[in-house]
Amino acid sequence: MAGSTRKQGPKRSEDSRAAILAATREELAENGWRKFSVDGVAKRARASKQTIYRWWPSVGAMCVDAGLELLPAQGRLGRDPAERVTDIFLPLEIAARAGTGHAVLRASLIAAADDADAGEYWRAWLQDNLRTPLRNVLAELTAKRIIRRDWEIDIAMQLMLGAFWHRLVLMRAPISDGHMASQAGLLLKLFEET
Amino acid sequence: MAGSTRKQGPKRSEDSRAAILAATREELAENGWRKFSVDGVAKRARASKQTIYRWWPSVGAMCVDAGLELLPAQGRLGRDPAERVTDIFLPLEIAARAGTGHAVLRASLIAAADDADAGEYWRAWLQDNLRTPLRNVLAELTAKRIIRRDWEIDIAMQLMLGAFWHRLVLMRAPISDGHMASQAGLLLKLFEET
DNA sequence: GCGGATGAACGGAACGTACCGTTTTTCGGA
DNA sequence: TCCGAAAAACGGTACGTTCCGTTCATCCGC
Repeated sequence: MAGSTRKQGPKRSEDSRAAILAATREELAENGWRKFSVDGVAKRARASKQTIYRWWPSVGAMCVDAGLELLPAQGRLGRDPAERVTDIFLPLEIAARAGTGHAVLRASLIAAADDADAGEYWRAWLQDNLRTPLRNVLAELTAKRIIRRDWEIDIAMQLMLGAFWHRLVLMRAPISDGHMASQAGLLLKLFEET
Repeated sequence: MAGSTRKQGPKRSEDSRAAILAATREELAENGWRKFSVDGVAKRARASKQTIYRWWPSVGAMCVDAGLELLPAQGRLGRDPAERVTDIFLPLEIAARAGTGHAVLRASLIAAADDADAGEYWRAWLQDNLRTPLRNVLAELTAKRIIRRDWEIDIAMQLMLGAFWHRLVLMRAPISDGHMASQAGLLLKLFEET
C-alpha cells in the first residue's frame, strides 16, 4: 500500500496539541512525575482525555514530547573545536536555565527513565540529535589531528551529559552559564593528542 | 525532660521492617516509581499500611531506604591512589551488577529525584558516605603532590557519578565490571600534577 | 495498660475506556 | 456544480477500578 488513501475526516487540531503539551509542562513543573495527573492536563488544556490517549502512545511519551519542545533549535555553528562540541549540547543548557525549564526538564527526564516506552523515544532523540552530531565532530577533529584516534563515542557522551543529569535530576542544583562549554573543555583535554 | 522516661510496650519489629523494605524492592523492580503501589507492598510483606506510614515520613523516603540497603558495606581500603578513590564508589557498582539491583537502584534514584523529601534524604546520604570520604582522599593526594591543588570537590563528584547515572538511569545500559575504576582513572588524569 | 502490629474499611482522587452530540473534512451521486 | 452521507476529531460526561492516606477494631507482648 504505497498510497495509503486517507479517506475522510478532519485533520488533527494543532491548537489542541499545543495546548495539551503546554498544560503537560505546567503539570510536570508543579507536580512532578508520580503525582502527574492526566485529568489535570485535560482540565488545564480544556481538552478531552480521549484526545490525549488518541495521539500519544503513553503518558510518558507525552511528557518527553513536552520536554523536547522546550529545547531551542540550535543556532550557530562554531569554528573553534570546543565551540563545535559545545553547540551540540547547548540547547539543553539554555532550556534548563530558562524559566521553569529546570523543573520541566527534570520531570520529563524522570518520566523517560521510569517508563520503558518513553525511554525508547527519548533515547532515539538522543541518538539522532546529540550522539550522531558529536561523532561527526569528533571524527573531524581526529582527521585534523586535534584529538587522539582511540576515543569512544559513549565515553564522550557520558562526559558531556553525565554531569548535566547529576546536577539537574539528582542534585536539583542550578546549571551554570557556560556549563556545556566547561564540559567540552574537559572532553578535549582528555582526548587531546600525545 | 532531661531524664527521658522509660517507655512501655514493645519495640519496633525488625522482622516487619525488613519484610517491608524487601517488598518495596520487589515492587520497585517490577513496577517502577510511578506505578509503585503502597498497597502492593503491604500485601507482599503481610504488613499493615499503618505500620508503613508510621515509620517512614514519605513513600519516596521508604524507596530510598530500600535502595540504600542494597549497598554492601565497603570492604577493603586500597593503597594505590586510584584504588582509594574507587573503593568509595564501589558499592554502587556492586549493587547495580547484582541480581535485580540495576532496576531497584534505578527506581529508587528516580524516587529520590521526583520526591523533594526523598531527595533531601538521599543527598544527605551522598554527602556523608561519598562526598566527604572523597574530599578526604583528594586532600591526602594533594598533600602527597599526586594531584594539583585547584581541584573542586563538586567537579570530582560529577565525574565519578555522572556517567553512572547516565548509564543506570537514563540509558538503562549495564554497568561494566571496573566501571568505577575507570572513572577514578579519568579523575586522576584530569587532576594530575603539571 | 500501653505501645506496636495486623487487617478491614473509609472517602477521595486518578486511571483508562466508552459513549454522546457537535464540528470539520472528504467523497460520491444527483 | 451542488448536496448529503460517511468518517474522523473534538469537548464533555460518566463509569468501574485501583490506589492513596487515614481511621477503627482487635489482638499481642512487655
